[in-house]
Amino acid sequence: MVSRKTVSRMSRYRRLLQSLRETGVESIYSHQLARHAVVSAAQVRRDLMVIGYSGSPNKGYDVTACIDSISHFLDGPVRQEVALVGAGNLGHAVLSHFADKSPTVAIVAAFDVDPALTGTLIHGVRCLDARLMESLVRDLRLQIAVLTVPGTVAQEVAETLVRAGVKSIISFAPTPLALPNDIFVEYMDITAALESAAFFARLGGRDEPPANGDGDIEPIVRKLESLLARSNMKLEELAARIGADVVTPGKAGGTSVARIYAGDRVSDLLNEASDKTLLVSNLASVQMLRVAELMDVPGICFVNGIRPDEEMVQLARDNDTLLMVSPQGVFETCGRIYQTLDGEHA
Amino acid sequence: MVSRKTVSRMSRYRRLLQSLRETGVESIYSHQLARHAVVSAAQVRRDLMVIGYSGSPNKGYDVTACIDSISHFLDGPVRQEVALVGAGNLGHAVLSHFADKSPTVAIVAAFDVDPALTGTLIHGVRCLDARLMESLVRDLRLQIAVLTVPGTVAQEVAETLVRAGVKSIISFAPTPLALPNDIFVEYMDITAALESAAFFARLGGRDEPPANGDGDIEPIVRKLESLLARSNMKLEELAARIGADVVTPGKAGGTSVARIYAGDRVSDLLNEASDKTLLVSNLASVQMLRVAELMDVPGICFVNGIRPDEEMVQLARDNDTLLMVSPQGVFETCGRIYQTLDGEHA
DNA sequence: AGAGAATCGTGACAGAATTCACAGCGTTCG
DNA sequence: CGAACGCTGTGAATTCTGTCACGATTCTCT
Repeated sequence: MVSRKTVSRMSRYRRLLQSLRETGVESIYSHQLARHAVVSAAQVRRDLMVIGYSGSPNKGYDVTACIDSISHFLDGPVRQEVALVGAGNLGHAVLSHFADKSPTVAIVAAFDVDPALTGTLIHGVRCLDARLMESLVRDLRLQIAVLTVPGTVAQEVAETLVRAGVKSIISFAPTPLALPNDIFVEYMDITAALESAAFFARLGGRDEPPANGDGDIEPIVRKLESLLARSNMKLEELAARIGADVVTPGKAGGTSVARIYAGDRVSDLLNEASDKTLLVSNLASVQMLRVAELMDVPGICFVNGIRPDEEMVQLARDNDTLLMVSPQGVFETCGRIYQTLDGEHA
Repeated sequence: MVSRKTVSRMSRYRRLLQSLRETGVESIYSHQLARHAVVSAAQVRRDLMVIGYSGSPNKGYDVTACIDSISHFLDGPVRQEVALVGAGNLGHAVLSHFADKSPTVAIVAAFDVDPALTGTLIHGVRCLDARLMESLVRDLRLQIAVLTVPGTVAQEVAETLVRAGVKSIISFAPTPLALPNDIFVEYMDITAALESAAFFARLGGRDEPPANGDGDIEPIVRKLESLLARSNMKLEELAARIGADVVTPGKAGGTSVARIYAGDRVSDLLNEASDKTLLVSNLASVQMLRVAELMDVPGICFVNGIRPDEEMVQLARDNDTLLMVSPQGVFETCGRIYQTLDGEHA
């Protein structure tokens, strides 16, 4: 019996060979194909042995003939048709992934419960009401299904599919499926993949990124949604009111903001900042400034009287970012700004 | 050293345990957890042994304590942040998949070359210009990346990421990545999964779907895009012109169509047919009729003088589908219809 | 023509992953 | 109280997967 992994590698070889053929390669040695596929040469030879394809000792494998052999092995005599269940985000992505590809295996129908989707064409595939699924899958003799439904219904849907004659399921749901043993199930568990990746990222060497940059500080975040910031006060004026020094002037004609964001996590900044946000932060680092610049943040307020160094000042000046330094901490600075705006507003 | 598979199962166990806890389960035996996870009981015990968690022989494993143990093992001391590269269909899907999930590992930035995407928020994650990727990944100390870019650029992007300090990559690209050995790569190869599924579907028992329906015939498709079909001719009149018998009358008041589709593949019908399409087919089967009904096809023309059986006639009548039988084959029938319309139009 | 070089095919092997099987231990019940 | 039961933890056996090494084959070069 040929193993699941072998089959999967076969699919990979074929794709590599096809793309190689397009670049004009006519024959290839096992070690070359191995390098492309990132496996060992012995592995390649053994795999090709399984499907009974033989190369010649001097020319290696004939690319076209080998593709044909793999195809003969992998593909059935007729096109195999696939149902996709769950036309949400993932479903769409999978459909687009297979649009116009592979004539030998094709997704021919999608199913979803959402009435807004049923009847529409998604990347060339008709989306139908999920209630029709069982009878249609049966009628169309579909033996393969892609499951892109929420985990909560995955089991139930899978059972229905099996009842309708499906033999293989590819599940993107995070739930394991309890199904008869003769049903082939391939899990694409994105969550597990990500968590594994996280685990091994941590393991694989504690070393710093290769050069560049200086470190984040502790992840203390104090976010203040300044809902009152409809005031027209200029940052220059605000600085004066809270007793902060303006280090670089920012845009000519004054700078005003609609929100204030206080925090030290560079990554949060990506989500929170905008061109209308004043950033208040403990972290006076170049990276902070770079990200701020990236997000078109018009003004930044450092706290605790920490003066930015020359490099940062230069950077801020170049970008017309207003830079101020408050003598107090984040909390007090925020508090005073809040009060100021509140008074202004009332 | 703990293996990749074990880690991935751990992630699975944790999710199962979490959902079990929500339903009020406080302790669980290895064989129960095994059944949920679709692995063997011994496997569960051995895996839990790896992380050093011990249950009690009579109560089994304490669900909460076990979750904590797994978390202690899997999660790092700080939240791990992830970059996503390629905010196309798949990228969107992955982002939505992880939106608001898992506080211990989070996608904090997305990158794409498309200027229409950069600057936008996608499922709560900021999408940025891919040119900023290297420096931002470096500055943010991201060690994990999800690759949802086309296969053609996957290698290049991966190399850049590694240069920026990334340690783990999850790749959805169909291309194997050649990277240093200490980089963890997890492939989510959808194409390979589908082709494997197709292979094993074919293998797993040649048996028919459990009851119901009768088979498709050979996949001969002749598609005729009747671009001229702007004629107002009613199907009844058309039938008369081409010498076809009308078996069931269809909607009261006559039936007209804008397109003609000829073919025998039920699955193609799903994509091609509409409520303005006349279907011409060799295949006089109940399933054909069912699908036609599903797509609101107003009229069907069988060929070669094959009369539909009583069941089909009844079905067509019930659905107000016009059913006609042409004495000739698909080719001739199509030809004559074409000619008729052409003449009509000229 | 014959030696040499390179590669394929494959039996034998090594290592990983999984399952088996049983000792050890608490619980329950007579 | 003691035997019987059922579960865990783990050494041993088994199965699966991939690698090694070497004979066989074909071409090239002298």
